[in-house]
Amino acid sequence: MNFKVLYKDGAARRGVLETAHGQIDTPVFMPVGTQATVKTVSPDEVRDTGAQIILGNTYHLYLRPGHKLIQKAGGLHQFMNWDRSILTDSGGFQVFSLGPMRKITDEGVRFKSHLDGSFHMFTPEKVMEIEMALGADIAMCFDECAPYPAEYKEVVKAMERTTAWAKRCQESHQHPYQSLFGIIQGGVFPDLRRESARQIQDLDFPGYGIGGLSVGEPKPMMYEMLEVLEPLMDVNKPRYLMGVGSPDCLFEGVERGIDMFDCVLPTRIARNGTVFVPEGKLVIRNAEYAEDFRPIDENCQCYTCRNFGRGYIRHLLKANEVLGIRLTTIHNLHFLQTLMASIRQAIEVGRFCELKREFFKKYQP
RNA sequence: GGAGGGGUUCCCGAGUGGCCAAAGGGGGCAGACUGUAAAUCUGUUGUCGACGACUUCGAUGGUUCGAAUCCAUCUCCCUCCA
Repeated sequence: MNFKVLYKDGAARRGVLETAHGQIDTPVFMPVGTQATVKTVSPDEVRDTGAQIILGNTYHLYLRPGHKLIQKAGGLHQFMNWDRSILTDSGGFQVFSLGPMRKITDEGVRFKSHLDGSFHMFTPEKVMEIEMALGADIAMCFDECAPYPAEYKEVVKAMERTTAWAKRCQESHQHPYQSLFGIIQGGVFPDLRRESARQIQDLDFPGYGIGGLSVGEPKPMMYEMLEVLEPLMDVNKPRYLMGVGSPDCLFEGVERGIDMFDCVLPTRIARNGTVFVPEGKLVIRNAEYAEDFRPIDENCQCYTCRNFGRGYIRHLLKANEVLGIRLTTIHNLHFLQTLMASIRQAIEVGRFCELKREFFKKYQP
């Protein structure tokens, strides 16, 4: 994997990330395809929204259909017929979000499957075995994501474990083209963030995730953590803010030097009847759009906006027709991809701040 | 023509004397959603000058301190027999 920063505008960076499956222009937004699919849309449709790389998930794919099966299929790319880049998350976040169904020790995490209640053990070594079998272009280290709020001591523990596990991941990771990213933890404590950044970067990964943010803390707190990290991070490596993807947060992240983002937000809220527009979020399932036959966004070039009106989309959603959530999903993904493209373009010409100002003049988070 | 069963708030449906403006589900309306246990979850859903009042359980009349619940008549629907 190769990464190069082409332009800088303040702390904002415009770069190129090369993987075995192509070139990725950064800053980039990565749609989430947890179970080897971006929910409800086909790979062609995902590609047409402008996505250059998507996510898959170790935890889910290990439980079903099983990483060995995917390996037999020729790897995740072939299995799901996605020929651009893929990044797999390690399951660290599931350990966090599945809450009481797991037990964490220094060795790893013993957890109960949410599918059938069976017990499983994830260690850094096991997670590497799974991620290598999946064969994504980028694999994430197995980390421990501390919740918010959390006691200082608890966050220290998670941070130290994350470092120890990162070492073990690194030692057991070996793959012809897959890159392994480290993950920086440290909750909302500046000193722990600094310490984690130091520890993880000492291991020298080809890229770094910033984890444990956007887990319920106020946004300014997240931005503060990014500001703490920005000057400490290797300028030649991609920085990935994990789990962030609301339009306003994308701007704030890029402004603080982030190169990569992923988030379920656009696809999830799409399925729940909300779409992004330049003014903010529009709950298209609401009654006020029943007789509104304009596109979601008149200036949007996505398949949905070129072909359908709000009233029709609302009807599909109310009638529980799958096309409804497919159309809103396509629009939301396209919206974020277009937004990122405009951000990249603005950085190239040194107009990021203006673009951000213009954007927030309209956009109400 | 005879025998039986039934009409409940937008819909389906529980409720057989007070704890019932009436369970539950659907539908409607709204809110939430940030490394996906999510096409999920939460709230709300008679009216009003609303910590109270008023109207509502096919219609009308009655019994009772009190009726969606008991009685009478009417009306409509369903099933079976002729």
